[in-house]
Amino acid sequence: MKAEPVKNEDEPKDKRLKGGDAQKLTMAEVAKYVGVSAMTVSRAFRQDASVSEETRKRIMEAVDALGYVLDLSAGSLSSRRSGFIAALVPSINNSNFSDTARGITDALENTGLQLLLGYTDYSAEKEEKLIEAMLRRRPEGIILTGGSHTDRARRMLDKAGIPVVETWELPEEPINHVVGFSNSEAMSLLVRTLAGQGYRKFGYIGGTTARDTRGSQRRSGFLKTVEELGLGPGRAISFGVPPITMEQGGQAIVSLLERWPDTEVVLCVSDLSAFGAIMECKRRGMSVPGDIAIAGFGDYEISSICHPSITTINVDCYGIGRQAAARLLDALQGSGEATGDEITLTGYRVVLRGSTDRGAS
Amino acid sequence: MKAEPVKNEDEPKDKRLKGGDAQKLTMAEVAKYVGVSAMTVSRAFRQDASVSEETRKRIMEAVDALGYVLDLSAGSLSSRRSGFIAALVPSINNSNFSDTARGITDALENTGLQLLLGYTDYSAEKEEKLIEAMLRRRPEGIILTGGSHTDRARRMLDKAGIPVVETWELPEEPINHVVGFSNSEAMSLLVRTLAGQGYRKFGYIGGTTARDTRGSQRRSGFLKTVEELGLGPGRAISFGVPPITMEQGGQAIVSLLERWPDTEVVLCVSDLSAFGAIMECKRRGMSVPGDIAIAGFGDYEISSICHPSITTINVDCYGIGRQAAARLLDALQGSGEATGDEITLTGYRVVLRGSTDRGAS
DNA sequence: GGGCAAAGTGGTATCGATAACAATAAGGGA
DNA sequence: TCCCTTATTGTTATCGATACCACTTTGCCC
Repeated sequence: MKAEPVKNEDEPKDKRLKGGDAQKLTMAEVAKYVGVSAMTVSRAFRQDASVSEETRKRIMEAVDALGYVLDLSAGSLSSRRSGFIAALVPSINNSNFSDTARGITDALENTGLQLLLGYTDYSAEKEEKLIEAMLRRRPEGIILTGGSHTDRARRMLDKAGIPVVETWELPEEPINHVVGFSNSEAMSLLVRTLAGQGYRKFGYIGGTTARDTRGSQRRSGFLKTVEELGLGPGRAISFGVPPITMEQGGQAIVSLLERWPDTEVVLCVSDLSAFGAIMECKRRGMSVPGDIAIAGFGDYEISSICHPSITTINVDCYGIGRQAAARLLDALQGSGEATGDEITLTGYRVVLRGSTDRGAS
Repeated sequence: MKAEPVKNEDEPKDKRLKGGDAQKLTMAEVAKYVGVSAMTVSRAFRQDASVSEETRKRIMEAVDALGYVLDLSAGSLSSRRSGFIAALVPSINNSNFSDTARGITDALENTGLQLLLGYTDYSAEKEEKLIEAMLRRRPEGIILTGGSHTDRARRMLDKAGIPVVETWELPEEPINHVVGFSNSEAMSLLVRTLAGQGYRKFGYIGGTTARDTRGSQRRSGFLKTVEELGLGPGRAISFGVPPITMEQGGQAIVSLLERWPDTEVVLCVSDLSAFGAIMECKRRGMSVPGDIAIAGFGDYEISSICHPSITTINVDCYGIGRQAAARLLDALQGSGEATGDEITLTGYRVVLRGSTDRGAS
C-alpha cells in the first residue's frame, strides 16, 4: 500500500508534486554538486565544525540553489542526539500552562533544540501514554507538570536516563529536578492575608480533586490554614472535573452560598472560576466585594482588567517554563558537576485587588 | 566538548543514570532475548504486520520485562515516514489558536502521527524559519495559519512535496488545501447585523495591521461594509502590535472616543480587546451598551460570562483544527483521487449579547 | 495426493546523516 | 631547512529500525 508503483513514475499521481523535484535530495548530491565530500557538507551546517569560510559559502550557495533541507532524523540517528526536548502540560487551553510552554520555547530558542509538546488532560494515564510516545523520539530531556505519575511512567523515565524536570509543584519524591512552588503554602498565604484583613468565614471552590494535584494541594492548604487560624472547618465545594471553567465557578458559588449563606470570602482554585463566580454573584444582584469577597489563583490577564479586579496569587508561569528549560540545558551541558540544588523555587505573591477590598461597597 | 571521556566509564558522572541500564537497549536485543529475529520484533509493534498472536505476546512480555522503548527516529529513517505533522500558529497564548491546536491533536489521536507545534508570533520571518526547522524533521504534512508567507517559505513548502493546509483565512493563492473562512465577510456580517439594529456611527479597534493578516482582513471588511451601507467613513483606530491585549483594548477605546465622541458602537478585532474596552468604559463611568455598544470577534469563553456579555462572531476554532488535520489525513491516505474541493469553509455566526443590546440601559 | 495460496519468519541491504580516524596542505619555531 | 602543529577535507563504518525478498510450514481444494 505504501510501496511506490514500480512502473510509470512519469505519471504525476499526486498533484502536490507540481513543484516537481522528486525532493529526494540528499547531502551527497549537494556534495557532488559542489565538488566536496558529504562530510564537508555536513560540517558546513554546524557552526563549531571546521570548514574553510570559502567552502562553507560555496556549499551554502549550492544548498540554496538546489533547495536542500537538512534531514535531522537521519542526523540524529548517527549522532545519537535527537535534538528534542519533550514537555507535558495538563492543557494548552489554560493560559497559565501555555505561558509555561512559551517560556520553554523561548528558552530553547537558538539552542538547536526543538520542543515536543503534549497535553495530558490532567490524566496520569494519558501522561503515561504520552511519556512513552515522547520517549520513542528519544528526547534529550523532559519537562513534566506536577509530581504525580504512574509507576510505569516513573520506570520508563528512570530507564530513559535523561534529565527530568517536574514543574508547578514540589513533589514529595522528585524524580530529578524540580522547578516550582508549594501550591499549598501559596494558598495558605492568601488565607492568612485575607484573615489579616478581618475576614473570618472562608469558603473554597475547586474541582473534584482526583486528577488535578495542584488543585488538591491548594484545597488542603486552604483547609489546613483555616483550621490553624481557629476559623473553624473550611467550607469547601468540589465542582466538576478539572479544569473547572468560568461557568462552573458560577454554579459552584451558588451551591456554596446555599449551603453556607453567611460566607464572607470565597477562594477559588483559579482566576477563571473566580471570575465566573463574581459574574454570577453580580447577576444575582450581590455586590462583590460588598456582599461577598472572592479571590482566585494564578493572576490571569483578565483579573487585573475586569471589574472588580480580582485578588489572586501571582505565579511566574512563564518563568517556570524558562527555568525548567534552563535546568535541562544545564544538565545537558553536562558540566557533570553538582548543579547545586536540584529544587528551584519559583516565586509567587498575593495580589490584593478590588474583589476583596473591605473598604469598597 | 561533546565527546565522551575515553576512559573511566565506570565513574557514574551523571547521577541520572541511577536507574542503571545503560539504556542502549535495542530491538535486536529484545529479539535475542525472545529467540526471534529483529524483524519479527519490529512486526510485533505494528498492528498490520503478520505475526502469530503467540509470538507477539511473548515479544511484548519481553519488551515489558526489559523496559524496551521503540526508537522511532531509527524507524522513520528506513520507512521514510517520520510520523510527524507540523503545525504553526501565531501564538499559543491565544485561546482561539490553542483551541485549533487542540483540534489538531484530537484528530491525530490514534493515527500514530505526532504533532510538532510552533509559534510564529505573527511574523512571516519567524514562520519561514519555523517552516525550515519543521521540514528538517520531514513531516508528512503541515498546517499553517493564514495565507501570507515569504517567498522562500512557499518555495520550501513546494519542494517538500507534502500536503499543506492553510487555515483561518481564505488565501487568494492557496498553496494546497484550505480550511477557513473569510474574516472580511464575517466582520461585514457583524456590521450589517448591528446596522440592522439601528446603529449608525461605527468605530473599529484593531492592532497595527502589518503582521496580523486576519486582523487586517477584519478591518477592511469593516471599512468596506460601513462604506457600502452609506454610513460614512469608518472610524478605525490602530493600537499596538498584534495580538492586541485587553489592556490595549481599553487604551484604544479611549483614543477612539476622544477623536469621535459620538460613536455609537465599536467593533473590536477580538473579544479580548473588546473586554478591555468595556471594562475601561465602565471604569470611566460610561454604561455599556447604554452609552456605547461594543462587540468583539472570536467568542472567547469570557464573552458569554462577563457582564455585560459580549456580542461577537463565533468561530469554530476547534473545528478548524480538526478539519485541517482531517484534510491532511485524507491526503496522506492518498486515495490519489481528487478529494473534491480543496477549500473547506468553516462556519461562523453572529452571537448577539448584552454589550450591544439596544433595549438595555 | 499434488499443487498452490497464505501465514509466519528470517536474512540482508538500506535509509541519510555523523563519528572517528586518516590524510593532506599550510604555517611556524628552533 | 626540517619537524611539528593546526586547519581542512576525505573515507569508512555505523546509528537502529524497516523494506524487500526468500524460505518454510500449514492447510485446503480439486
